[in-house]
Amino acid sequence: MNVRTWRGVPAPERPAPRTAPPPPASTASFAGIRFIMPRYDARRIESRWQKFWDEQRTFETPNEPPAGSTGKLYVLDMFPYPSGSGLHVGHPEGYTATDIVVRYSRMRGKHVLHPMGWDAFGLPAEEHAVRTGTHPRITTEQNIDTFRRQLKMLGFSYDWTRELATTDPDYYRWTQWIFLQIFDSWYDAAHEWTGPDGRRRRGRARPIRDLPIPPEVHALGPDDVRRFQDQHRLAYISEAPVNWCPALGTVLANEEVIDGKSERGGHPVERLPLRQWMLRITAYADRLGSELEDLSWPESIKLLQRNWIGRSTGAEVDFLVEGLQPAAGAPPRGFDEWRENRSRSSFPRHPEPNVVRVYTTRPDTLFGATYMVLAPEHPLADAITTDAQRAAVAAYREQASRKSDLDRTDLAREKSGCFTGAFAVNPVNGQRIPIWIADYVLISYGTGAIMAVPAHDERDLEFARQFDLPVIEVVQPPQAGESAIGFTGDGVAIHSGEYDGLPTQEFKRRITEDLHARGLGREAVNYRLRDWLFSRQRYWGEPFPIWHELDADGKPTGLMRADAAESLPVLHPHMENFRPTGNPEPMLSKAPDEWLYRTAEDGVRLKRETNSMPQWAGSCWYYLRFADPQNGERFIDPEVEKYWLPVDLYIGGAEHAVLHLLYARFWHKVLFDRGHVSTAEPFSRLVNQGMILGEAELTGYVRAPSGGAAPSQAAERDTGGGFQRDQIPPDRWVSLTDVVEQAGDQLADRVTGEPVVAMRLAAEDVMKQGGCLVLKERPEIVVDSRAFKMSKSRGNVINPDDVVQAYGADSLRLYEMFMGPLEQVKPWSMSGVEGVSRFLSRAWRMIADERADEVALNPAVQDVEPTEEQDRLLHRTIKAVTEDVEKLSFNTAISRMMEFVNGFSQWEPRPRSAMERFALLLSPFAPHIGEELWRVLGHGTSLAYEPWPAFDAARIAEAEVEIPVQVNGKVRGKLRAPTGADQAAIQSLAESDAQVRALLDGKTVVKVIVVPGRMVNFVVK
RNA sequence: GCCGAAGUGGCGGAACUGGCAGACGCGCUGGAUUCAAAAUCCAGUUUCCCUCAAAGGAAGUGUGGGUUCGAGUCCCACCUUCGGCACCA
Repeated sequence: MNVRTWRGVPAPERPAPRTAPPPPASTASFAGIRFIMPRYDARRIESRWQKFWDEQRTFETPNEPPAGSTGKLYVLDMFPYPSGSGLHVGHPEGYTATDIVVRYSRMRGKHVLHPMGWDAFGLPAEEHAVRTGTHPRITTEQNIDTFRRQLKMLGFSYDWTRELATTDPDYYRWTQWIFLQIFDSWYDAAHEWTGPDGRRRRGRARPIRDLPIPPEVHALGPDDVRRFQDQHRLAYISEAPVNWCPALGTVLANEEVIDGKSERGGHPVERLPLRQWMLRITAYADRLGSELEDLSWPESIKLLQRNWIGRSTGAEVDFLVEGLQPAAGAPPRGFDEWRENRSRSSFPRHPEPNVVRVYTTRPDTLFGATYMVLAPEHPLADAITTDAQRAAVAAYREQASRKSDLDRTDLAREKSGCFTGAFAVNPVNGQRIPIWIADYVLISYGTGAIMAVPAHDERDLEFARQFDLPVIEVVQPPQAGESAIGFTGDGVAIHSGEYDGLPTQEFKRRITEDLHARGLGREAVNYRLRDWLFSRQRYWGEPFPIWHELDADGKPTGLMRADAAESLPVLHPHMENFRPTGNPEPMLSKAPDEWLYRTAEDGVRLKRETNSMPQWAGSCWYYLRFADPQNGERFIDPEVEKYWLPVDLYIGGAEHAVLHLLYARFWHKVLFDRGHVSTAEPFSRLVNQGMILGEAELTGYVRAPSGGAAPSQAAERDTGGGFQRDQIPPDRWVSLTDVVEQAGDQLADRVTGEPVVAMRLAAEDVMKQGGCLVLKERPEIVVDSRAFKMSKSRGNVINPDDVVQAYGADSLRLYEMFMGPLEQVKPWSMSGVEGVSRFLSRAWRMIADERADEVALNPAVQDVEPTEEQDRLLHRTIKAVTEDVEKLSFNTAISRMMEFVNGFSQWEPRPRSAMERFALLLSPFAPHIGEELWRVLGHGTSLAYEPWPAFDAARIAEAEVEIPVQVNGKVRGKLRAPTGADQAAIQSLAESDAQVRALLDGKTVVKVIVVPGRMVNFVVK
């Protein structure tokens, strides 16, 4: 199936010409529109040029570099989820930034790849289907059409022939194919190899057929070999407690659960054991962390990822449990005997059944361990529990298993636990310590068991105090007088036998070595990162290309088969009803039997996997497909991949700092290990745009009407919790400084304790006084001014359609860039849009004749040589704009262009050459007016591939510069000096200046500091 | 609690490697143009003191210290806001 025809868009037939001349300026009609537009009329200009770019295929980019190319540049936007509400003003922020970069780069001769597509699988379309019965594909297509229209309306120079949607069967065919690559891989952590990037690495994904099969497994037969392989695949099935969200009807990844609620919708989430697909991202934890190093990403994002991966180093240590059998039927052995045994063997891969293995980052505190804790789910919990404690432990474990994550975190963190009755022996000193079970130890981290050192761990201390367990100090803090109890930093060892006096770091090294030598422990590394829960129970996601074998009774045998790569894609089954099953059973399990079952050639009955992939899957590799979107043979041609990848600049929201970027890097590394891509990292440079907030709102506070415990909800802001704005008795206002927040979001008056509600104010209600905004009618009342995240409930959402309708796309683009630095959070301001729109009008009038009946050149624009001053402004502007675009400092670039227009507008005549170069500078930012001005200046072709203007530093320099003269660091006067004057020259100039002499009169000059071209400072007494 | 980012006019923000704080834009004030309005153009706009005015002076980049001839920028401590993580041993 061809992706283009499937969506009803015919494939292009002829190669794209770069440019073609539009009708000459004298023609009275253009693109079929009457051409009377003396004033700057954004709407007419914009639709005309959009049509022109489309028809002329101006931005289509063949994979072959054009003659004279200065190199490839792949600039990518994070593709949007096409929601039903259309484009948000946040989208065009990053998209405009990349569009400026690519338009600029084309003018610098770069061969630019700049595509756009749709992250189109996802819940909302399916929820819509549940409500209306409309197939999610229909809804998705409609939403995509809206998004495409809106993006085209903004004049972005995407190569639309590369457009793709993750929901295209021709796309998810390869998503499924990549899944099969992951499924076909195991991670060989010991494998050392040199990649195509020339780097030596340890650890690699390898084909599952290369997995060594232990002889004892081999002996069990082929089915067991297959099960063994299945356990080692990078994509595997695991029965694990998962986050089941009944409201959404799906299981969610840990990352999608926030405070025990779903990230999307805020619905409660339950813990439930379920058979789920997992991706072994933890195998890559180390590389995902260390290979961040060379990337040009913001340090803060790298740190966020590193924290998410959460690498920690420490030691695993074995503790013998008293009175337990080392093996079935064997008699219990004593501590000394065990230790003796261990020192002869070595630290075993798996501990004996009577040994608890713990993970600790502080092996130096081993002498301070006063008890042990196992996670409630720990496999040894049953075996070690004494009969006396059995009932209590069972009850505790039962209760813990029912606790959701919400309960575990929200319950004011009160520690709970239960003694097992068992004791372990501390391997370093033979001390008996009790073993507890408590849910503050997680089964999913480390070994699921800890040694507790209450003196030097906050959680252990809290637990020890609650249950009256002993506390032994073993680390002396470096600062005298600091209490050792509760000290968690590095210090010097005490009460630690032969190790006393060792600094923490050295102690750690020594004891880890000693434990290792005696077979009692070893160095260990752990990660906070967990394997990626990769299945969902919804319809609108990629089906898995996997079959489960059934036995004669139709029951799954646990053995799996993958679909053949040639048979992909696995399409969705036809379904009428999209209502969730109401239980964790996947939607696809309701599919027709033809889809669900088949019989293999060897006669084995097969049932399809009915889970679907999560939305993250499609976005894990779309940047690869853009380079070769129509390839029917491979997911990407290797030569094309080598040419375009990696992405040189990737811009998107910071909300994807961890999930999307980590997942995509993981997939990329698997493909790299398996030889399908040539780079180890997909995105060499990353920039996060800052969120755009709503317009700043003024808020006053009012004591609620008596009896009315009004909630301070946003929705109440217009009514003030029962008051109309004009009816508020003056004495009910409360100053912002007196408003305090109480439990549960309630606001109250600090003085009286009465509840307080927020009340939206208008600009004319307030005035400025002493650095605060205050109420005009009662100036002692301080009010609040803040911008909030745009949201439907707050009613402060700005629709880009409306902005374009009123001011034009160029103004919207320019404003979004002018608001402030790209990475920064910033509030929207409609009058700011008006400001940049006025600038564009001034630029228009500077070049075009406003009084003429038809678009014509302003008579002031003439073929004259620029004056020295004009030349200076021109070249200074070119230099600044060029450098600012390189730095992505678009707001300052626009300021410079405003200065240019402010300068040139007052000059007549205006040299045509300067106006032309200005149009070129402006065009990446405001491409429609840029093209139009270029045409007015007499050019017949698009400026999209015109060379970027160059500047001449010599023309920027002035003959003289003004230099401030300071006395004791304060500016006291100015003098003019020749530009190149050296220190001595400037000093003598300053000293001979009458004004300066007057300042120095009667004082002793101690020192003179001269910074040539900058300033002079006389230090006097 | 831990980690990160940021605090500059009424507002968004600018200020290269320490060197004239407030570029540019918004808003506001006054003026021109107009029958009037919109649009446009011109001037002013950190605060305080002094002055009829001009000129001048002082303070000023979250707070308090420090380094320096000189600090928005560097160092130390703290406060506030935003973002992330949150029993990860």
